[in-house]
Amino acid sequence: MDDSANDTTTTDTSTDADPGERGLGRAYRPSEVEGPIYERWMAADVFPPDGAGSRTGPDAEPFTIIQPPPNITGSLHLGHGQRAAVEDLMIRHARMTGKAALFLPGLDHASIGAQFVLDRIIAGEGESRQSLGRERYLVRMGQFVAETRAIMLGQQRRLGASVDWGRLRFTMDDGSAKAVRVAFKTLVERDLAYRTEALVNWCPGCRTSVSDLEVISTPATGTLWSIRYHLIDEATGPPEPARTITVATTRPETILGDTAVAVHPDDSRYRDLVGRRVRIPFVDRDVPIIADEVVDRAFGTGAVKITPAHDHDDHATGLRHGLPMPSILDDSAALAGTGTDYDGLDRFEARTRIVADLAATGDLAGERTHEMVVGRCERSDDIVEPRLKTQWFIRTAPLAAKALAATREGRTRIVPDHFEKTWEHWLTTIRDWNLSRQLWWGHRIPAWYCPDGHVSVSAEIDGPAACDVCARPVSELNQDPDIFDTWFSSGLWPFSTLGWPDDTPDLRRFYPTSVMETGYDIIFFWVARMMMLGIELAGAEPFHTVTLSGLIRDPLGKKMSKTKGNVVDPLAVMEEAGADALRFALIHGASAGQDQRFGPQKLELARNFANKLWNAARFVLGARPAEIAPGAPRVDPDEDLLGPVERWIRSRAAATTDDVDRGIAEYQFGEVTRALYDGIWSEFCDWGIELAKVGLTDPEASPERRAATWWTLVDALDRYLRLLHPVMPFVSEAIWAALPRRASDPELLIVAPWPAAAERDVTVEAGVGALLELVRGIRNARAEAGIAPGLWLAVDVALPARLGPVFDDLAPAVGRLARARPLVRHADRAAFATARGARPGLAVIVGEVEADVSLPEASENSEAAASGGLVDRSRLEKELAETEGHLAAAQARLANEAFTAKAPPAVVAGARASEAELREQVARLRARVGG
RNA sequence: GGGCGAUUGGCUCAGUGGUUAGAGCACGCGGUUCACAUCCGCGGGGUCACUGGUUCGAAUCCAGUAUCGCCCA
Repeated sequence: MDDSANDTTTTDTSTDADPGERGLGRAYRPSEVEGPIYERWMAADVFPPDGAGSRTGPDAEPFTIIQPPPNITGSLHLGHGQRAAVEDLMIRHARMTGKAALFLPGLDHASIGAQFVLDRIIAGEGESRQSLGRERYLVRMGQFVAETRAIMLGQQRRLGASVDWGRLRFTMDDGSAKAVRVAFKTLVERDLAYRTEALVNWCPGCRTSVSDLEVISTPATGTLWSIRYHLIDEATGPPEPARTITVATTRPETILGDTAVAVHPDDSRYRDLVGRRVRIPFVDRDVPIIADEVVDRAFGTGAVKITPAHDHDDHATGLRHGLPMPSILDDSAALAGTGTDYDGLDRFEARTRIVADLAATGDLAGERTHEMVVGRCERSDDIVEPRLKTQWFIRTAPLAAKALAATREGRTRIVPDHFEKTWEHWLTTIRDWNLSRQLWWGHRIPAWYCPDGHVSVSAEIDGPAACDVCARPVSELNQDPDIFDTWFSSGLWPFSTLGWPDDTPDLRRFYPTSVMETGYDIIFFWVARMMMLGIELAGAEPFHTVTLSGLIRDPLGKKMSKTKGNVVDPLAVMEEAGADALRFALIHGASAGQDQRFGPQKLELARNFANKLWNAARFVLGARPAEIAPGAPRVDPDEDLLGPVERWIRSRAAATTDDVDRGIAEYQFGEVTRALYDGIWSEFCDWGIELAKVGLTDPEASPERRAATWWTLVDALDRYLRLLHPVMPFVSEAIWAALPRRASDPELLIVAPWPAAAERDVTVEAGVGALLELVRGIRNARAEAGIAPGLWLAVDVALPARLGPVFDDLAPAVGRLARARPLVRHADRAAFATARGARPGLAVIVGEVEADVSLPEASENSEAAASGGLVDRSRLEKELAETEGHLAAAQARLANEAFTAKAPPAVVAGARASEAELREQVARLRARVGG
């Protein structure tokens, strides 16, 4: 919009042709337009619902979207872009409909993810987490986060997200920290959080426990070793060399932690051995043979070793039988505490050594390859080891029940609804949530332990003054070294961002929020936890609707990843095609819960669309009749002067409004973009503007008529821009700035009212529609006959009397669009036949309208003149055959008595009308083919 | 093993009971008309994965099969 660009590559003079009309350049150049517009929005303070530029009062109905906070680990990808685009669409729409629209941005500290990234960075500097120590590491993290924060917020601005920057929150802010402490203390008080020793998933690479969700079951080809354990001679103590029991395992190193061998109670092979003892190799521990129904008799030998401290199933068995649970692995998953020479060896090295040693003693009974599933860390891909740890957990059962009730009872809706099944399944099989992480970057668990084992949980920023139980001073207490799972602070996000636990005006006004828009891949990680915690702690479901979007894939359908090198940088895309084009493309391809492929072609579609609209606007603004002064205030076109063209334009814009409204109401945002694309391009540009051109340039038309036509175009363009604004905010704002405004209109489109639904004019749509079909028919006949497009040819037309007035109004436009001159309407079919019979011509039959296009003189177009008649005949014969086919089908349908009896009357009537029309058309085609 | 989704023109996708299934890209033909070649006009191209069922009527609803993908175990 600023004319600072001195483009040397074109000889474009339109920019300064008319200073009264803000110059719109020949091609839309988003990079010049978008930045300044964002600045204008910021300066006008229109993003916050209570900003200076907001048009809503304190009583306006709120519409709130808490932005899913992206992980502060680098930069935003297309998935973030899509989400932001969709969220911003909803927010902008809500803002225009007069709601108090709050779009609250945020960032997530992503403790394990951020540590993983930072660890790699500092590894490149020759450092490690351990070498830096907790304090210096956290300082380093602060630097890293400051850098990425700036990048990520810049990307959001570039995309045009109309977020309330003043309410920006970070999960490590003081407010979030307070919410975390209070939430935790409340949960402990309600017995919904507890501390216990339990088997957790340990990632040796990340050196922390992780939740069940962060363990990825991965198929693997391993080895199943069979190992002989020797029975103990009950009388003498030493092993009986002759009697052994063979167990099978894929992890021989866990032998060192075995405390039993289990068989099925009904397994006759081992019945006599139950209750006897075997000696565990290397550790020389005597353990019982126990009977337990969980043993799968078909697996291996039917006898299994039990390692309660390092296997989930074995742990359960151990609890049932009161077995000891010795731990044999340290934080790095090296062997430890076994009292054997294997201590200090990595688990896999120990495995190799133990297998070799067993082979040496002759106790290795066999080995074979084995297809199995191993749990790997989502973050580091290390094989996760179950380990016993004393940690904090959340009791999920009561919380999950409430979350389930919310969806079952309709207080929260999931779009698309088929995800409700997944939701139900997960929430009904959920296990307690392991909250503790042995990491540094995150919220430290506010629990203090006294030497006597008392636990004090405090919500105060400085912790407790003394032990809750024995009043020992805090100096003698130790704070839990662990931090909370990142998702704990994320789970509080919809209300912690609004000030909870304090009773703030924002919390009262904007909670519960409206829509949560996020990726289906974090429905459990995040959505479920927000629901559970929101209901429990904030007293209400955090949102009424959850919309789930799919993944953005590359053009081949592959997941985008840095290692594959197929990631697309949103900033680069926006530089090339503009933020609007990126937004449009991402929303266009969005179908609820469905993945989409993204590639240059889709972007091109969107970029071309923006350019098309830009040029349509240039035309409209440039076509202002001279009688209307530049900068004249907007007036309503004079109703009495509106012809079918104007009414048609208006009616079709109303139709687009309906489609866009419906799409937004149903969260079908792809449909919204399609409705806009078709409405603006295929209807307004292709037909509306083309039809209007004639009236605007007709020297004989009255100035009043010209004005009415022009104001109609301005009205329609205004409406389309408003409808488009949530999807393409920049180009729509840029063009709108150049449109004549009403006194009641605001300065900026972003806060302009959303267009009201408008009446359709079905009569005009039908009449004009028939004539547009005629234009298409004439163009088709000419093209098929090879007639040069530039030639003006005489056309005779016959049509029903009903269409006469419309035709007379539109004749100049039809003539122009079909290159028909003279274009003559005949009063009746006989006169038409006489006229066309006088010369060779091309027949055009579309519905009830019939036309005849004269063939050019040989001198003008010799080829067409010579062959036109022949081509025309074969075209007509083909059309006839097709129409006859359709007629036969229609007649067969009506001949079916079941149809006429059972189908709704309107459908039957429609079928009759259609049959009659087809019959007439066939008759006309036959007449022309025959003639 | 359980669950969910997808299967529509060469490609990517719309289309959740009503005439003759649409779009963009790609393809073919033609275009220097004063908004736009990031464009305009015209055209070719699909038995809607398969089988059965419900219905007056099925791409659409139901059941099953196949293939692909995802989630959970």
